[in-house]
Amino acid sequence: MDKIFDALNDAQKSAVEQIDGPVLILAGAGSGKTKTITSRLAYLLDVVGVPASQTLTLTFTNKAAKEMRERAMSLISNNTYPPLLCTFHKFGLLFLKSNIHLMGRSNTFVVIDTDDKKKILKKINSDLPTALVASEISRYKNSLIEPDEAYRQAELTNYKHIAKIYEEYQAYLASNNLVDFDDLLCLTFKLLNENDDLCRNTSERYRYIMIDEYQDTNELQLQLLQKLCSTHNNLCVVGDDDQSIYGWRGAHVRNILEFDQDFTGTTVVKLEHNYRSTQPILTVANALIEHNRTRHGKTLIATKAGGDAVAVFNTHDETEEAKKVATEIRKLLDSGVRASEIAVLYRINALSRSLEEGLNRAGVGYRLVGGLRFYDRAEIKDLISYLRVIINVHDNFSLKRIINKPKRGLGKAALDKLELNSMDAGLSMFEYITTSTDATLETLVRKKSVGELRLFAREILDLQARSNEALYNFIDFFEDAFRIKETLKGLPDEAEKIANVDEFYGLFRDYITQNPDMSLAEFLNDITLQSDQDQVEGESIYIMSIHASKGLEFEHLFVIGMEEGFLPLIGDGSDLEEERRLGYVAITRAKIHLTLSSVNSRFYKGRRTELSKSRFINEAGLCEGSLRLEKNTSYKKGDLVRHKIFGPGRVEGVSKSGREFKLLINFGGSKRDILASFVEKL
DNA sequence: ATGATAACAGTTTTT
DNA sequence: CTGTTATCAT
Repeated sequence: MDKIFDALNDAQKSAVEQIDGPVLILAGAGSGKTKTITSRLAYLLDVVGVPASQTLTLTFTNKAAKEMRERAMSLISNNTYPPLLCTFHKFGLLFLKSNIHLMGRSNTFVVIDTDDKKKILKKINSDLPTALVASEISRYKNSLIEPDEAYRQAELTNYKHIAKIYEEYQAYLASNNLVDFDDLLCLTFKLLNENDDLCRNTSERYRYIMIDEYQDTNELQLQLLQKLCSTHNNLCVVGDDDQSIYGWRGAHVRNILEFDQDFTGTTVVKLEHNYRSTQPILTVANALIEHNRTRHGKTLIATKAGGDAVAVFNTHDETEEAKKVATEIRKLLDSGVRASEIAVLYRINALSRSLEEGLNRAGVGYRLVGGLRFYDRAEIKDLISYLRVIINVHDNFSLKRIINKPKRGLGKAALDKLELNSMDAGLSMFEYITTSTDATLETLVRKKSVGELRLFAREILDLQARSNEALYNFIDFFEDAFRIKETLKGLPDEAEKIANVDEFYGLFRDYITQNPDMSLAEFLNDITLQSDQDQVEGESIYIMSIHASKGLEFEHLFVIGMEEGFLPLIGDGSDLEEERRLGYVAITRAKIHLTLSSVNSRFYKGRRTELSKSRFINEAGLCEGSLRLEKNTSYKKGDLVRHKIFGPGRVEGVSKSGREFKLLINFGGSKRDILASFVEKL
């Protein structure tokens, strides 16, 4: 009990103790959200005595689930059975494994990722852009709209067409027993919605439910939660409306804004004490977010004392900006700051290029977070497809990906013929290949390829037999059979690709060692739901998009691209309030020192564009006038000053350098950065 | 079947 | 300026 309560403030304690009925915890940035939610779980189990099996805690990412599990387990007495704490999607996966038979499907389904989905869609439809079709289908599923209803609703012919593609796509998934990411949740909802007994039993089974990052939930997730809570309404959600930055991919801020309307009798707890940042940083963050209209309203209060003022840089262009940021980072590193405590954030990934060049020139090592994820790399997806075919030779989709890797002389035409003929025969492509005579196959593919196909089929069946035995040596037999690493030789980035394959083999061996009873199929479904977790500590600074920085914190933080058109980013479908929340998320990542940077012009999409400073700089109370007010030095743009050596000049910019103000002064054509104390005002 | 060139579009991203 | 995809010779 003491272990749980000792470290909590009053607001956190009341959030932990409020266990009955709907609870909304509005957790400001850096307010100890994870501590609160894990303490609440520990309180439920150890103090209240709720059996662990009756709790359910859901997150959005595996990383959050992992962190929470670790922290909760350290609080919970160790003889307790571990509570179910996982991502929404993993919960869906587990639920479907035991219940999908109720809708006449087998639980040997395979989870496909976004890439697989796009490939299937491309095959069905060739004229409409696949990305559009994919996102529309996702939208339908997340709004619980079935293909026939989508067709009825559609007014434009293109949308009628999309509805038709949606229908065909669903048929394809069903006939190949595939499940996409959205299905994990919407099929779960459907089962609960259509089976009253199942719904009641499931709700009674999970009597205490907690949801992390509630501001990121969508309509489907809300409906799912309503089903799960239907018998008890013991739902505790934690989130921050001011950090809702995923509206563009379907998250509904309204879920957190109107939580009390969806779940009556809600208790609201606000966590406003911030343990992360100094007051000057929080003052800037509070001032900025105050400009949003649709929000609950919160004011972050620092628990740390003191703190430097927020610095604002302005440079001529992106090259100068990168140089200046790199110089500042160099200084920090030389003064002994740990590289992992420094980060640079930007609104769009395209801004990383100039920054990377600047960092390289200054010899500052960096780590780009985000980018292409491990499991999305082509060579890894090939391996996964091989394994999928081994578990299920009828998986035409995976088979087509790997049948010509390494090259077996099959092109698009040959594959199309093979697929068509196998469909006519009512067989999967693999069955068709193994049951047809050489003579038949020779009419479809090159003579030389027939032998290669026979060998391929033999190896697959051989490995399938081995996959049913102990899996520890499986990967060695696999590499022996297909020599994946050899086929990568000579390709661009050969060494990196081979290293990735080895990494995957290592991951496989680890998984088998840790879960000796797991099957190959279980391994594959698990990794499809896994994001990159290889972005760990190191001796380099971090650079990433603002989105990628959510939930992270750094002592020294730089935000570049603070210009109108970049932050806020303006385009169709852009939402100024969400842009402002992005600015807020960025600012609240800083623990000690925050620097905002803007440029006068930027090279982007092959053009140089003149830019003005982001309105957010003013809204945050960081215009030059306010800088002047905070300290007692009254310099602003346009002021005339005199320097002992350079003579008279005009101030063109004011920025912060440590404790002092730095002035950009134009001395009759030559511009210099001078500390304010070295000039006198005229 | 495969490699080379032209045309094109171009926020943010997890599962 | 990039990276990706469609089309065209070989």
